[in-house]
Parts: sequence; structure tokens; C-alpha cells
Amino acid sequence: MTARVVERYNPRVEEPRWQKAWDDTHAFEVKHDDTKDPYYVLEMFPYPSGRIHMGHVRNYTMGDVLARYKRMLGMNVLHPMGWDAFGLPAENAAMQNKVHPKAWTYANIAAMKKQLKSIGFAFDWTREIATCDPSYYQHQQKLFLDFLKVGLVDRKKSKVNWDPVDMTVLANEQVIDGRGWRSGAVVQQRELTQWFLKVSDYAEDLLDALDTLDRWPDKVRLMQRNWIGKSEGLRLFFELTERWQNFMALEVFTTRPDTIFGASFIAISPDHPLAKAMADRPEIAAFIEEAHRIGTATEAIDKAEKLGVFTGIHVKHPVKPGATLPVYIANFVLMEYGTGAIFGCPAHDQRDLDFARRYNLPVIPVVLPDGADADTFEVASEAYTGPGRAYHSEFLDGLDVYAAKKKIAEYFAARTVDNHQQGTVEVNYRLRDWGISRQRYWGCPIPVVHCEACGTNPVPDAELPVVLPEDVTFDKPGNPLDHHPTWKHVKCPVCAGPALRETDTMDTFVDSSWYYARFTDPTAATPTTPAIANSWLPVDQYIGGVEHAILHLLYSRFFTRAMKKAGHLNLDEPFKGLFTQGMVVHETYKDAAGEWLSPADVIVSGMDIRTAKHAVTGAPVEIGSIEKMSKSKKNVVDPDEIVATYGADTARWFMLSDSPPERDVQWTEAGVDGASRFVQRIWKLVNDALDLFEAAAPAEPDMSDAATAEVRKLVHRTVANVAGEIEGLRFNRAVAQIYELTNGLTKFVASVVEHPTPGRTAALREGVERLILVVAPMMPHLAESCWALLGNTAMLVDSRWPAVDDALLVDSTVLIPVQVNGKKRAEITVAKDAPNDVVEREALSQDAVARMLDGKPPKKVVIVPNRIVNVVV
RNA sequence: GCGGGCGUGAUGGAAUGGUAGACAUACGGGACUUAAAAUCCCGAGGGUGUACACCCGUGCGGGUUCGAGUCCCGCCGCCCGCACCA
Repeated sequence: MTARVVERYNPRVEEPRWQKAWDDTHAFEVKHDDTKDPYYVLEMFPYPSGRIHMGHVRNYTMGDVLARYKRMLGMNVLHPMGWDAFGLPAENAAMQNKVHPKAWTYANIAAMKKQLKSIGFAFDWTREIATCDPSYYQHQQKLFLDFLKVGLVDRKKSKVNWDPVDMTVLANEQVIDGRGWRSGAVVQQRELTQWFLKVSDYAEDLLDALDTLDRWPDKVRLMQRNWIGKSEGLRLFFELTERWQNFMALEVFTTRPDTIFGASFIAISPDHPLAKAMADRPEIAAFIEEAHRIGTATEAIDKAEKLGVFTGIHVKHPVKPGATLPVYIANFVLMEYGTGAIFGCPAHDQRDLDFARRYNLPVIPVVLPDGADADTFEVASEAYTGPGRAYHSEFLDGLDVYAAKKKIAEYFAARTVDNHQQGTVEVNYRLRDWGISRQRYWGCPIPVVHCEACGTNPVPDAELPVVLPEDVTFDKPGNPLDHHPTWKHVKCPVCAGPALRETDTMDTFVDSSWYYARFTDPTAATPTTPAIANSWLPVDQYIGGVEHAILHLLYSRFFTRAMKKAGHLNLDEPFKGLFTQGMVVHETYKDAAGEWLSPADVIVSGMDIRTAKHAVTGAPVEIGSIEKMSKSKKNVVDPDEIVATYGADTARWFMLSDSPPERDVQWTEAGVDGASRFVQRIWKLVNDALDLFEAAAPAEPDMSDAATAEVRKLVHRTVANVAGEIEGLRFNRAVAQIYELTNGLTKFVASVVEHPTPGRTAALREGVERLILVVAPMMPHLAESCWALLGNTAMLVDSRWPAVDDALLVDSTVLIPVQVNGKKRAEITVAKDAPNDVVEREALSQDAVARMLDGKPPKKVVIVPNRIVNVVV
């Protein structure tokens, strides 16, 4: 036998070769046909910032493994990719670099698409969509108009963060210490008329349906649950002791009506109508202004003291005849929640207690913890919010919190104040309607026209899309659409008189709220083709970052419901399975001057005490903490460089190895080197095996040969296990299984070389082929090269996942550990499913067991069949 | 503050209540080589011991169990989310 000269596997040649072959054969293009089972795997599409980063590589590799695996199972796999292409960075680039947002965005898309292609993802690129393209956003405008028709759109005033220099609305996260992140100007609270999508219409449904999402992480469901923030309570009227202007009564919302006997004050929000009506008094005006100032500095809320100002007004205590409660304006009461007014029960609410201590208001405990003594129980600096029984509460005394709430609700329901039922049971949600208006250029225009004569009217369907004008300038602050000389001047669609276009564009979260549906028929003349959308959706497996756990996923869930109502599809939940992957992190490096350094500029050495120096200057470098890869800390590794140096398969393999996918993975040189070595090991294994195949006559595996039987069991077990791990997205465990198989096969090659038989060689061929097939979803290029080397003329990409011989998964004998008092002392090999008495006899006959027994009979022998024996002495 | 998660070798991490440390990385030793790289083989939680072997060991302290990394209670530490939501 003459061993071939094995060239090292060269990904720089092989990878582009297979990428081209897949392209040429349209391997990943999927048609909507119903002969095969559909499977929809989707990764969160990227913002086209210009470069992909390792986080994308990790995210898309996971989806790709699943897509390729499901394809091998014979499923019709939809695996599309597109671009979340509207957004502020394009406008910033326009301002800084004098490049048009459209040109900038499409150049970035082209660059990133090239990068994604170089990693060999099995995307159906014929379905590519960019949300900034009129062919996409015209349908979004149609959806907006349809939502308007079915009553899911609202136009109302709302408070916004207004940057007076940039003349734009800022999101909360763009306000830093009360100032605009870009201009540094003090942000104002302004009331603007905004478009809203009525998410809150579905609050209850969005909450309830979380229970049906059993393939979502509990963590995400919990975050959504908290975000929706349902609370059940009572709306309760308090009558003023005497009328003040038009105010006869104050309405509060409370979830603790059972503590009404402990009430000692009323607090209203600085934005409450009563507070506003009193703003002519200087001390109240000053207080309101101060509260607003703190309100914008989000961080300051943490430490903000509970402050208030007394209004001079009192209300009648609703259950203590003759008693009154003072009314304060308090900085901790939010106008946006409930009624903007509360009653304070200091003994059982921490905020109320802090407030009461400051203003010397009474603290009256009315809930007694179980086991506490009514005579001695006191509330000092910590409010008691736990369960217990009502006391000091007259007709509620003795009832538990739940029963007391019920009874007091009935009591107030039967009374009236100021012609209102005094108390009404009500459910409140933290979730509010979704304000989608943005005073920006690079977004989807809101398709409405404002006419002085006819009011606000939708743009007729026939006139869609409302296309963004391209001749805009960014040299003035404010919205370029608003500055455009002609664009906004149109005829009113109703009276044909002069009218103005809406110049606000939509929040970019709208764009990403329905793209998964558009992918099912990306060239349809309507937003979706309902029959096609319904057959693909819901997405079987959605994969992305946990940072979208709340907003994007909640908005998408809302959109699915809204699109259903408007007749565009017929399902409730868009994503059946959700997986949130961890970040890619890397060490950080700083030089003596405190400047961040790129890993490429640093040489690290040493083991226990690691030191680093600059690659060029040799200057000492400080090794910093491990952080998410980010440009600002320079701890990024460029996928292009990795692909150029190691190849895409190495990067893919490393991203899947070691760390559980939901956790962060640390990018290390050593790890990448290890992955790269493994690529070569597989290549060498296949080449070594090939020498043996060429020398041997065809045959069946010889199961009478112990080494053959053993290796075949390993092969079939691994195929079965890897399938299970991929299904469960436990890629790190799949990787470990594949390592074990490779180790096993490498050893087997040596034994076949030593004692070659046709039966052994046949088993080796079976093993090597299956190894390549199970590796294929993870390292598709290497797998194709090996597959071709093994003599296959058809591409592996069209191969099926290998069948498993179940008979090889069960052993006739089992190795069972024997414990004495729970500590392992011996192992026995017995027939599978051997009767307990046989197992017991065998176990007790072990030297180590006999020694521990010391001649005495065992107290007890626990036998778990085929698993373990525990002898209790 | 509230809610959730996590603490296992030098490192990333395995382990339906049933042999703790699979697999990988780093490390050490050996083979091959003029040499190195690559590759292959071997070793390895800590401790006692010539060996067979024994003791200790999954953040800390208790508990349940024949048996606990896993379940329960109480601490400590780290991470994440929400944050005056009445």
C-alpha cells in the first residue's frame, strides 16, 4: 500500500469553490410547495452598519446548522436573510461624511452581503429584503392604513423628549443626564401629537398567550410579563371636604384597598389636573418644575427623595366618618399610571412610609403578619407588604388580604360619590400604546395627509407608496422631510384642496415587526399572500440576541395579531420557538496612556501570570476585563481576517464549541487554533482512510470482530446523539460528540492498518462517511471536500442525514457502578436487564464490597436496573 | 429596592436525584524530525502511599434521601432584567 501525499486542507481554495457550486445549483432556494414538510428558521436580521461582527457569525451559524440539518432530514427549509435598513446612523453618516443615507446604506448592504456569503450560510438570497426599499415599505404603509381602518391606530398628544438644538425627538436612551446625547442641549418635555399603534388593546391577550409559548425561554416570557405589568385593583373616589374650583372628588387607583383603614394621606402627580390648576401658587409651580427637572435625568430617579407639597385641600376619609386626609402633590406619583393619584398607607408601602416619615404623617398598621402580636406589632423604617390578616379595620378585621380586598371592593361598589360609583374593580397595565412617530428622514413615511378643511386623511391605496424624496439636505437641524421645498405640499385626497403630507416617519421597530411574514412571499403585490404566509408561519425557530427580548418581540407579537385582524395572515403568534444566544466577548487591552488596543496589536505571553506587550513597540500592555466585543474598546476580531487566515469552517466550528449557546463565548486565539487543527485532523483522517479503502475489496462490516462492533456502536450512537443535540440547539454538546467520534475513528484507522480485513474497512468507510455527514451542518465546506474525496459525485448538500441502526444503540451487557453507602467502590459487568438477585450476588462478591461489609450482612441493597447498585452497610 | 439566573480542575465547560470533571483549551512527558512546526501516543482535581488502595473534593452552613453538583432552608459572591407602576 502506498500512502498518498496528504496536502493540508486549504480553505482559501475549497470554501469559495463550494460557495460557488451552491450558488450555481441554487441549492438553498426554496419554493412554496407542499410536498415536503415546511420548516422556517430565522435569525434576527442585521442593521447594515457596514461590517458584520463575530456576534453575527455566531447567531447565523446557529441558524445555519439548524437549517442545513433540517434540510438533510428532507424538509422544505425557509432560511432567508435581509436588512433592517432604516435608522439614524445613516443620517448621522450623511451629516458627517456628506454621503446620502441611501447610498451609504446600500454600500453597507453590499459589503456585508459579501461577508456573509464568504461564511457559507445557506440563505435563500432570492428572498433578500431591505426595509428601506420602497418595494418593502410600501406594504408597510398599506399595513398602517389597514390598521387605521380596523381601529388599531390612534393619534394623540404625548410627552416626548425634545432636543431644541437638533429639533428632534429623542428616545429615552438618547437622553443622558437630562441632555441630548448629540447636541448636549438640555432636553425639554414637550407635548406633541403623535401616531400610536394600540398595543394596549391586546395587553391581556399578549399576556395570556405567553403561556402557550412553551418553546420560548422562561426568562424572556417573564420579562414580557413584567413589561405588560398587569395589576388588578380598585378605582376609588375620595370626596373633597369642600369643593375647590371644579374639583369635587379625587379618583385614585390602588391595588391595596384592604389597607384603606391605614390611609393617612392622598398624593397626586405633579402632572395631575388638580396640580396644574394650582400652579398659579408660586411654591406649587416651583415644586412642579423641580419634579420635571428630576424626571428627565433617568439615573437620578434612583436616589430621588420622596418629596411633596401640601395643597391645603383635604378629602373625607371614606370609611372613618368625620376623619379627613390631607392632599399632597408628590414627586413619586406618575400621571401615566392609574389615575395619577394614590392614597398613602405608610404601614404597608415603602414609598408611602418614606413620605410619611418626612412629613410626620400617621403610620397605622392594618395588616397583621401571621403569628405576630397585635399589641406589639410595629412598623418602624420598613413597611410590611406581606400576607396577613386585617386588624384596626372594623368590618374587615380578621380577614386575610385577599378576602379583605374583595369585601372592601363590594363595600365601595355599593356607594356613590359625586354621582360616581365610589369604587370600581379595574385592571391596569404598565404596557402603553406604541408611539411610532419620528421626526426623521431615513424611515418609512407615514401615509397620511393633513388638510385644513377635511382634517387628517389616509393616502389612497392607489397612491402608495409614499416614496422618500432623494434630494434632501442635512445641513439644517430638524427633519429634512419638513425642510424639503415641495415634497410635503400635496392635494387633499378628499377635497383636492392644498394640503400637507405627514412628515413624520415610522419608528424602525415597525420595519422589523413583520419582516418574517414578508419573507414568506417577498415579491407579493400585497404585504403577504395569506395562504402562503399561513403555511410557513409561525417561524419554527427564531434566533437572536436577548437585547430584543422585550420590544422587538412584543411588537412582532402585536403585529401578528393586528395583521390577522386586517386579514393579512391567520395566526396568533409569530415565533413558535425562540432562542436567545449569548454574546461574543474578548479580553480588553490598554496601553500605559490608557488607550484601548486591538488584540491584533498585542502579544500575550505567560501562563499563570499572563503579561502583554505591544506587538510593534514592545511597550507593556495592561490586560483588562473580558467584555462584549465593541469598537469603542477595540476588542474586536474581524470576521474577514479570521476567514482569510483560518477559513469560515474554523470560525463556525469555534463559535459552536465549548460554550453553551445561550451563554457568552470568549473568543481566544487558542480556541481558534484548536478548531483549525480539528479541521486538518478530519481531512487527514479521511485521507488516511481513503488509502485503506483503495486497498480493500468491498464487503459488509464484520460484526464478529470486537473492534468493528465497538466502532460501529460509537458511530451510530454519535449520529443519534448529534441529531438530538442539534434539535435541542445544544451545539457545544454536539461538538463534543463529534470529537469523540473522530478520536474513535482515528484509533480505529490505526487498528485497521495493523490488521486490515475487508469487513473492518467496510466499517471504517461507514464511520468516516457518517462523520462527514454529521459534521456537514457545522462545517459545510470541509464536509463537501471530504465527500468529494470519498468518491461521491453528487454534492453532500443534497444528501440525507444518515440513518441509525437502533440495534447498535443497545448493549447486551451493561457496566454498573457498585456503591457502598453512596460511595463508588467497584464496577460490575452484567447482562442488560439482568434480574436483581443476579446483580446483587455479583455486586456483593466484589472484593472491595466484601471488605467494606467485613463479614456482616448488608442492611439494605438498592438496585436501580442497568444503572447502579448501592449497598447499605 | 423588586424579579430572574449562575457559582464544578489552570481555563471553557459535561453530568434524566445514580461512576463528578465527558469533550476541548492550556500544560507536562514521549514518538517522528538535523531542528522546528504539524501530526500521533501517554499523563494529569487535591492529598497519603512502593503498590493493591484509602482520605478529601462541585461558593459557605444546615436538611431531605440508600444516594445530592442536581431537591429544600439560610448565608456569601457574581451576572442580567425592571425600576417610584400605587
